Amino acid sequence: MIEAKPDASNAQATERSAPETTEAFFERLGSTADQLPKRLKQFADFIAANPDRVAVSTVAELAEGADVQPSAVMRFCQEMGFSGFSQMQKLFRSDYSQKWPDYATRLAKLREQGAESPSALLAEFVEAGRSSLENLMTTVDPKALQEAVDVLARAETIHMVGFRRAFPVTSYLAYAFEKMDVPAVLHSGIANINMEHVIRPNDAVIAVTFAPYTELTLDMTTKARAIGADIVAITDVVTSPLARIKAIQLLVSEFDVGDFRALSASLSLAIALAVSVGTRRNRNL
Amino acid sequence: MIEAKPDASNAQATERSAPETTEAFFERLGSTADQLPKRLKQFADFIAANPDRVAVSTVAELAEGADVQPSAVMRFCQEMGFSGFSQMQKLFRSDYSQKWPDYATRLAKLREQGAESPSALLAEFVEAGRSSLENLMTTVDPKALQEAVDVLARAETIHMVGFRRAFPVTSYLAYAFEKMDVPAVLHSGIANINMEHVIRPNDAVIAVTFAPYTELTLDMTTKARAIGADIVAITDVVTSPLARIKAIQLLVSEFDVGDFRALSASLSLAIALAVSVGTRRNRNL
DNA sequence: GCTTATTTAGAATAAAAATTCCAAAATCAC
DNA sequence: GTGATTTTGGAATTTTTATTCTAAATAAGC
Repeated sequence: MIEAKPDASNAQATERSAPETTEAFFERLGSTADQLPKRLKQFADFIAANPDRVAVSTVAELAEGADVQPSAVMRFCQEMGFSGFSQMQKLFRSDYSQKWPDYATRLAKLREQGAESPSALLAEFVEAGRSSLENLMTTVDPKALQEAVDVLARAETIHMVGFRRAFPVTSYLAYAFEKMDVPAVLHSGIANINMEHVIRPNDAVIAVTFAPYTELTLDMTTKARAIGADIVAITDVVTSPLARIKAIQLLVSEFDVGDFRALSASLSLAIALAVSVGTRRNRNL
Repeated sequence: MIEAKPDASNAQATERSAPETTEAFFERLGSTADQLPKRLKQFADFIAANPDRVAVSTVAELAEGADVQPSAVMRFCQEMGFSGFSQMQKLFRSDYSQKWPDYATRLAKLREQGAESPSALLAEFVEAGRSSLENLMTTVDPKALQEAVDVLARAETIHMVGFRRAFPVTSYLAYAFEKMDVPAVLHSGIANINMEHVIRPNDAVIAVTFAPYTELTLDMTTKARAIGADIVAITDVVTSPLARIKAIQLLVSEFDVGDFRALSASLSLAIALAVSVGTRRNRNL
């Protein structure tokens, strides 16, 4: 029976190829679960109930959780069409982080192909923007966001600091605050006049900066912090220099296309922040 | 050596205990990242940017992703207070299951928690942005986009005009053009100096305006057109006043949340346009 | 109830991964 | 510059983990 595979395989309708997505996997699981042997069914029930564990557990751990032997896990994987547990786990892992690796490689490929038509480039930015937005929901900590709104709602004046690629974000914040009658100052760096001395202890600063960080932004923010102002930072990674000065950090990971990014996620975060602050302040009037 | 731990540990001031949550981990990372050696910092930046990979990757995979040696990864883990990679990964894996629910469910959950909460508002903007981006591919005519790139690539100087809510778009264009050494002027309206006379017949103007249209933008654009300059318009509807003056129109329909919009689509269109023009011009050099 | 086919448990083995170690390179102090 | 110290790369080693194998147990067919 052990050697019967090669010739008998075409007759074996149950020996299918591996599912390519987790949806396909669970679909197959649902349709075949009740014709599985006892222990395999037991394990099937377990991962149906705990799908999130597959990507981050070992065979032994899952086996223990389902109260079966490791070898039963192996048999189950093979029964589902995988070569073994590793292949099945790979599916679950890639499904989780599919946005990251897939997208990164796709962009790398695009870059190699050199110049593209404007529409193709636009499509890339659209894709990058959509992924960034999707990611935004996980990178922004709701508590930090709430805290940022609190701080900004009670500040006397709100100062916006951010230059170069961050400037579109601060200028949009300025527009929004103006429209909602929130006292806010956009530090634009015009005429090289450094307005940092207008920041008062009861004020708050929204600092927007992405790697490589603009020196001026860090400077002004650090000084504002020293005076006693609250800092809300919109930045890209926790290792940002703003982490050191006890800022409330709102993290945005934006996908780049070449040397540029679409800023979609940053702008969305900024406007949500502004509107929240605006409505809160105007309610308190 | 195996038994040497208990007595030697107290002498080691740098040996801190392992973080117990990922928040604590990233907090420590943020405060200590810049005093790490080169390769360790490099790896720190990588996992700050790709935190979701830690739970589902091996040392070798992460090392490759960050372009460091596996041993550097180990040193990093120990530097952060863990006994090794496995312990660190265990922390990330325990956090993992909370993130499992997919984008759609997360979004729904965020929306539920009170229409007034900042997170719920952010969710609205994210959704609006994603829809706008999706729409963008259909509203922008590839031919018009190609034509716009052609016109801008052969212009002597590119002028950007757009105020108020359109200003983030023009300022980002200005940043992009500057970075690619494309001669471009941002008409910011500063000091109420109207710079429209600097526009020459061989120049081109990118006018960005959304309903209700800013008078100044229409004014300047109309005059530039009269001089003989080419006009590229980024606007929201075909009935825009810019249609009358034979501008190349790039249409963006942006979804609003209340009185505001996330500008995702407009920014994406702008940056794609800028990069296309930039690469074209620099190739022709 | 006996024979045959499946299924199971657990040990044995193979593969892969984490971790340590050390010489070479780089950096720092003087 | 010279010597001491830190950092790095890469191979060697150890540990963990996946996978296979086999004998025992269970179930199915007659």
